[in-house]
This record gives sequence, structure tokens and C-alpha cells, in this order.
Amino acid sequence: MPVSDPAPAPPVLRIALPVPLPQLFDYAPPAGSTACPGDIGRRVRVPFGPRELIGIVAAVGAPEGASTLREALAWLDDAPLLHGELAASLRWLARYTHAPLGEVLTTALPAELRRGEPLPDTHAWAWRLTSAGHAALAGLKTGARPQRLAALLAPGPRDEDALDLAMDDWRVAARSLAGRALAERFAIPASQLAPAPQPGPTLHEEQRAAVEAVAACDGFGALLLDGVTGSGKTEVYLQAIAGCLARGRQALVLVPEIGLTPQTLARFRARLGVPVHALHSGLGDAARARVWAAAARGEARVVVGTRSAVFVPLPEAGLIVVDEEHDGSYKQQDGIRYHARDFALVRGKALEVPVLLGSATPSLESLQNAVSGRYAHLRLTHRAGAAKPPAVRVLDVRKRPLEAGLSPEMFAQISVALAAGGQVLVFKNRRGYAPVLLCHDCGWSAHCPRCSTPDRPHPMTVHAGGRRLQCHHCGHRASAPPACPDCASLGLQPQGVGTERIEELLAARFADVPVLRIDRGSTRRRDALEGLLGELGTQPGILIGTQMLAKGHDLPNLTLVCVVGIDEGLFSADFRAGEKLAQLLIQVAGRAGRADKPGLVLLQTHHPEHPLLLTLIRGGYHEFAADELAQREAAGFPPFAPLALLRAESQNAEPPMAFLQAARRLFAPHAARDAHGMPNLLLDGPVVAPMPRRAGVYRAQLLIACDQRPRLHAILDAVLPDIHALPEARRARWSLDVDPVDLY
DNA sequence: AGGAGAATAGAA
DNA sequence: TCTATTCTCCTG
Repeated sequence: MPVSDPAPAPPVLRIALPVPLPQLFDYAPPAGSTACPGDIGRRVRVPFGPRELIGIVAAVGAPEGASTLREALAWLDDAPLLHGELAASLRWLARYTHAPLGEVLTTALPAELRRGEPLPDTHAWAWRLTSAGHAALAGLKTGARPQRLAALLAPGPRDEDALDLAMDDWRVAARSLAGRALAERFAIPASQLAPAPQPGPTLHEEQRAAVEAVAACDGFGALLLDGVTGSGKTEVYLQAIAGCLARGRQALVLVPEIGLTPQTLARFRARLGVPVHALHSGLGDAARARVWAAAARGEARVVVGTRSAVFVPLPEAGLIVVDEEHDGSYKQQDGIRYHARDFALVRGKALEVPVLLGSATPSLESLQNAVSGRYAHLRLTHRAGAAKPPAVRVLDVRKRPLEAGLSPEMFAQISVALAAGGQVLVFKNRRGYAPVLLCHDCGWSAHCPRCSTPDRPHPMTVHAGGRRLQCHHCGHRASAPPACPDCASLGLQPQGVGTERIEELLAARFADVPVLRIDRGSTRRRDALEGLLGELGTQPGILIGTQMLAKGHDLPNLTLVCVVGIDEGLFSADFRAGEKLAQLLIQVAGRAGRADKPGLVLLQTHHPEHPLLLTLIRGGYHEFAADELAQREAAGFPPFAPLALLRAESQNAEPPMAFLQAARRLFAPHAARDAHGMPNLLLDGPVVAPMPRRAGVYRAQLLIACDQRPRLHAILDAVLPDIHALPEARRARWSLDVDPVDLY
């Protein structure tokens, strides 16, 4: 008797879950449903061991293993949440970062959606009077809040943003009116809320050429907008976005963390004439989910956001802009270590839209791509209007008497600038009062108990004029001891100079002008900075600051920039230190001088002959970059050879090294040499991290350098399953960082 | 990751 | 001997 064909097994859901395991997990569909390809991208709640997780259907098909199937508990979406281009790009990202798809998909979703909340409503709300309300209008008590609100609504409905502006406490009144059925709330599409666009200035020739180059892109194109500070890059963005909107398409603008100021947003809103949705760390979970949903529905036409905004869905994409593309905040430093600029390029390619990267100091990666012709290279070579570039002078301070790290020449120039009615910026990349607290009698110094190791003590920074100690790496705080803990001497002295100390000295020396210190210690939030700068206005005064002051914020009356204490940066071990220092110097210098006021930049150093400084001053950023690229090529560093960094950490000192040594042994068989005898795989380490212990955790790393990117990925694909399976892998927390930016 | 059961180490 | 903590395993 013939055996009938076995019935084909019903398809299962192959689900990506937010666990650090590389595989998908198979489930039977929830009771009452059958799996179909249309389910891919829907969220489901599933049992996982003893707990419940929210996963995303990554595939539908035959089960992969022969293991037992459990049944998914419930669907969370009627239609796929992640689909089309975004889903495809995220799969690419999972492969590129060698991270589990489930973790990539969940980091791409806003927290509320990750937790299983439904896709939120995106319309705005407005209020109107009911007919009963119109009838009762005359009878309300004059001057009381409900009456005032009713009077506002009498001519017609008002949206809630307008009510916020028109009346304090209107919500209480609205509840009162609604309770009596005199007023009601109703939803309106968000797109009704935009003001009319304002016309922009006329573009100069280079700007016009840049806008046209973007408009001329047919489908994908990468364009590097390489424009000096003040050359009007934002104007190019605005006009390119306007063109994109005119074609009925969405635009995404990425900005660095400190770049998303209220002014930036106000400028975009005023000029574009469509709602501009902001997405940044200051936003609550609910608000972030609403922006994401608005983008997914195509309602958000322009999204301006920081790193994670690169994950918004763009069903009608027309343009992606990455402002300050060299900025380090685009690289995520924990979890899924993606680079938002690089992912923006991947998405642009998949979406077939142009990607415009802008910077006055492009990353060497982007510059190399521009030089080699992979990116269009758009140059803006002069400042808009009549502004001239600032003059740069190096002050050799060897053997010069220094007060709070400042030379007499610098004081003299500050006096001159103030007397001329200008403002002065003193840039010092070191927060606090002094970097070290030292006992003058026995040599003891204050170290962080959570970051130090016996052979590598980590000093605590002195704050509050010498009264407090703080570790800048783990945040640990303590009060400064009154006497030396070792020898009981009272001769404890703050050593070195931080911004607080400079502030103290300058405030005493220039008592007749305001002296403002701007750093993470003095300025907790962005709007506090706005407030401080607003109060200062254009009157003569001194600003002392760290990186925070290096960009953004128009300071039209700033005529002198003093750069102090860059010498440590000249001799750092990190191969990217030179690039970062050069970018910082150019960005800070770019603050000086606008319109009618010429600017002066003073660079104070003990190493006036250092090649980096010489090249930068003689030939500017591009000459520096050309030199640096030649060195990188000779040394086999990015952008000429790809890197990956395997990191490990643990509460104890040994497991990270043990794990990395075992990992290194797994990589070793893949090392070979090419026809010229050059190695195709270089392993450096494992070594303890440059900061071996941070916040009580011991850290080590193994650097993997390869001659070709496809080879690097192939090797990682081959080795990672074995690394996962190492017994040592369970005693240390480890992570892989493809294209690491910071090697610490 | 994070939860559960197993193994192991301190206090009665 | 019993509980508190660390260790190891496993997740469709």
C-alpha cells in the first residue's frame, strides 16, 4: 500500500529576539492564525524560557532545527512595523556589525515600540466650542478662566500649540468646559500646523553649485560638502531640502548631539514651511515614538535628529543630510556599535536618494572617498558675506612665566581685544579646577578608587576651587581631604590647570567685564547655555570653555580665540588623535571673527615646531589631511585598511585577558600573506585597555586589522561562532566593534 | 541578557 | 545543618 506524501509542515515564524544570541527562534503562530510571508516585520509576544519577550518576525518558513516548537502568544501589530527599505538596511547592519538581528531591530525601534506599545497616534489636537458652548458663551462668568478660553475659541477652533502660546493654564479651563459639554477636543492632521515658508538669502556661486549638484543626483549619490566655517553650509542644506520637499519627498537631517539647538530648529521651521520633527535625547519616550510613527506614515516631511534618528522609516525619502559628518557622536559606543553617518549612506543607497555630508573638517574617511571620486566633492572655499578667515598665531610659551597656564602675551592680547569692544573665547579642553591634587611633602596624589589599578593610577580632578574631587571617567565624587592621607601634611596642592582655575584668574584680572565658564560642570542643559550667551549679548566679555564651545552658537562679536593646553593631544598614542586635534583646532578657530570684525586665533604651545601645527597653519586642514592620509596609508590604518576591535570586560582582572587570548588563537589560522609577503590579517594584543579599569570594571582589547573589508567580514563570520562557544566567553562581557573610532 | 537550578561557602 | 551567594546552563 502506497504511503501518501507526508503533509508539508505548516510554516513557522522565525523570530528575531532581543537576546545576544546570533540565531533566530522558531515559533508556531499564535492560536487561531497561520504564518504567512506578510507577517514578516510584525511584532509578536513570545514565551522564552521562563519569561516573555517581544520579537519581530524575520522570516516565515520551515523550522530550521528539529527542536520543539512553542506557540507565540499574541500579535502586537496588524501590519508589519519594520518592512521595505528600513528592514533590509537593518539586516545589512546586523551583518556588518556582526550583531544579532534581534538586537539590531530592537535598537532601531523607539523604546515604547520595543516594549510592545502600539504605534501611537500622530495627529495634533485642537479644541472647539460645541453649539451648547456657543449658546452659553454670554452666560459664563466674565474674567474666569473658562470664560477666557471660551472667548479664545469663539471665533473658531485653536490647536493646542496655539493655546499654549495664547493662555497659561488653559488645560484646566478646557477640562472644565469639556465637563459641561461646552467645548470638545478633536484631532487634526499635523501637517496643518506649519507656518508659511520664509524666503532665504541669495546663494553665492559655490552654494548654488552645491545645491544643483544635489538636485542633479538621479537616485543615490554621496556628496561631501566641504565648506569652511561660516561659508553657509546650512543654507545649502535648506535649499536642497526645499527642493526635495517640492518634489513631494521626505528629508532626514542628522546633526551631532550638541548641534540640535532651539535656534537650529527654529531656522529650519521658519524656512521650510512644513512641520519639522525633532528627534533628540531630551525627548520623552512617548514623543520619540510619535515622531517615528509620523515618519513611518509619511506625515513627517522633515525629521531633524541626532544619531538614533538614522533609524526612522522614510517611505517617501528624497534626501539625507549629515551635518558635521566628522563628529564623533555619530558613532554609538555601546550596544550595537553603528556609525550613523555610514548607516545613512547605506540607507541612501537603498532608498536611491542623495546623501549630503557636510563639514568644515571632513573625516579622513570621507575625504579619501571624495579624493578617490566615490563621493562628489563640493567645496565652499570662502565665508559668506565680507567675512575674512581669522589670522592664526602660534605663541611659543617655552620658558615663559605662566599664570593658570596663560602666558603674558595672551593676557596682553585679551586686554587689547576687550578694549576694542570685542569678546574673547579661551579654549581649554580640561574641565574642573586642576587635573591633579598632589601632596607637596610626600608626593601622594588623589586617585579614583574605582578606576585605578596598581600599575596605572587614575587621578581625580579637583573641582570647586579645591574643595571637591571628581573622576571624569566614572563620575565618582569625593570631598578633597583636608590633609594628606599618607603623611598628614597640610601641603596639598592642586597641580595643573582646568577651566575653573582659568575662570578664577581671569575674573580677578578682568573684573570689569563678565567672565563666563561654559562646560559640562557649569552648564547642565543646552538651554542654560543659550540663556548665558543671550545674557552676554554682544558686550565685551570672556568665555572660557571646553569642547562644548567648539561649534554651534553664533558669537558675532567674538574677535579673539585663545587655545590653551593642546600639547597633550600632540603626543597621544591613538592614531586618530592628530585628526581629532586638527578638527578641534579648526572648529574652535572658526568661532573667531564674523562679518565686519576680523578674528585672531592664538595657539599657545610648548611645541611650536610640531609638524601637525606647522602643516595646519601653513596649509590649513586640507594640507594636514593630505599628510595624514599618506601616513595612514603607509601604516595600514583606516581608511586604507579596515579595523575591528574585540573588547572584553569583567569585575575581575583575569577573565578579559583569558578570553581575548583564546579568541586570538581562533583568529590565528586565518592569517596568511599575499604575493608580496604582506600579511592580510594583523592581530594586536590582547592588551589591557588604555584605561585598564573604569568604574570598577577591568577592560582589555584585541585589535584586528585586515587588508580588505570583505576578507575581514569573512574571517569574522568564520570565527565568531567559535568565539561565542568559548568557555572563557562566559566569564567576561565581550563585544565586537567593527570600524572602532576610539581605541579605548 | 536574564532566569533557574546547582554548587558552594559562611553563620548557627 | 541551613541559607546566602556565586556558577553554569539554557532559551525555539
